Amino acid sequence: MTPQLQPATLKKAERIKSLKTIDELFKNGSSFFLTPFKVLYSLNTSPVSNAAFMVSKRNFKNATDRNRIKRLVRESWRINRHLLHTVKGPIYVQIIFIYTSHNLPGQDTVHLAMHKCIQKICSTEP
RNA sequence: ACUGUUCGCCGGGGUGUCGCCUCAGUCCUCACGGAUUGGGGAGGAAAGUCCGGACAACAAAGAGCGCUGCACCGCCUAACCGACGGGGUCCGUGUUAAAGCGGAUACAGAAAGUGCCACAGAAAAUAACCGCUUCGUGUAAACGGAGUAAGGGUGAAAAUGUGAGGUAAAAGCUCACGGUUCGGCAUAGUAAUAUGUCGGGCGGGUAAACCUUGCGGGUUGAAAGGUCAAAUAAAUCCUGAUUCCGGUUUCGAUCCGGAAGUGGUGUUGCUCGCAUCGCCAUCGGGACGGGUUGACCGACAGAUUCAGAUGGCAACAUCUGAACCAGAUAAAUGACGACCCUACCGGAAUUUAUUCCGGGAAACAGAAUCCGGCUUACGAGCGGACAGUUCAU
RNA sequence: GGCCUCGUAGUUCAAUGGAUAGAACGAGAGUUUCCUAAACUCCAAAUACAGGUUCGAUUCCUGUCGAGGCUA
Repeated sequence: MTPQLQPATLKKAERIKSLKTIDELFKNGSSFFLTPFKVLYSLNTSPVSNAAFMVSKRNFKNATDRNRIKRLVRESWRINRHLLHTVKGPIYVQIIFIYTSHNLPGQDTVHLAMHKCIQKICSTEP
């Protein structure tokens, strides 16, 4: 299966749900900070990428705003996920995005930040 | 006409590409699952969690005390601290005065008892400082006794108001007209209550101070509760724990039945009561610990929604017909279109409710078991009421 | 999801329904000193918000807003 033909979907099974794996990522995962995001990730052995998206209740009091940001970030991940499949081959990760800024973003700024994040992961991991 | 306050209505619709959740059908797969077609996919407040229910668990749901809620009347409802209708009181407007109109209202009891009422004032509740009257002493000034609550000043509040009689001076001490409150009777009303009349009382306020009266509330909440799967953990420490009677039997042990006692645990804060386990080598309870953090049910067809008819002033009820309308769980309902239409706004025209041109959806905000309310947040507008300003008649 | 507690100066705490809402630390100004520190003096600063009960609310009641905690 070539990366280009993989549909840009994001099913239930491609999200992190278990408290255990989240704890594991916070403990042992690699992490970096890129302007609006804090990213925690680790390489996955099985050929599936899992993702989770977090927004702090302290920064955004209203549930509407938190929902909107999570949707924007999830949309961006869904569209730009295929960039992880480099020339060397596909990379599969377990990843958490934490939105740390205090103001509401637009879709374009989220896309830009997502591009940078993915490039960073590609450059650091072999 | 504009501005403000308040109440009610409304809180957009379709389409393209990519994507998410769910239900049903078909196909593939041993199965998990996948593919495809079709249906559905946030709100008036989903919010706050302030009331009331449904539902569930607690062998107990039983009683008493405690705690706590409500408080004019009727009615609606599954129920309510809710809604509807009515009454009283207060405020505004209005008026000679009313009526009317609008708004507010935790609106039982202060004559059951207790407490509190700062400062000021004589006194804040068995009133007496100045004053008034009178008697005694005294030349007089004044002092002392008795009576009184008219007047004065203080204060948020000072003992029912006005007038007359009465008296040494006075006082509901007496009388008339009022005010207020309790009771009886009559009339109107289902009732609260209103009007009239008769009789009694009137020495304050505060019950969102304790309290009294009446009517309620068993406790805990879906992390309730149930099923399945997976996983495991024993040990240690602390603590508690019996007697009798009858039957069986030759007697004892054992066993069966009963009674009382005692201890642990549970049952709402306490007591009683109740339930359950034990009373001799094993159990009960606790402490310290260990494992799991999955799936399904609960959980979405209901006090449901829409339309019509009938009854009722209304809230609402009954009947008939039609519809199926979110079900997520680190939590779906999204992203991108200079798109289209509409509510509506601005301008122009005339046929005065239509046409043409331009603009064209804003805010508060995201279901978490489900309903009925309440409260709070909010806007492009529309309609009603009230207040203010200006213009015209 | 459910339950509970608390909001007082810049900070940490007091205050029986009745004083000009008090204390400590801190901030500011001054005295002292050649300058600073220390010390002393002075001064400003608050009841979360909105209603109600009361003659009078930090206190009592109701509703909002905010903060913290507990619960599988």
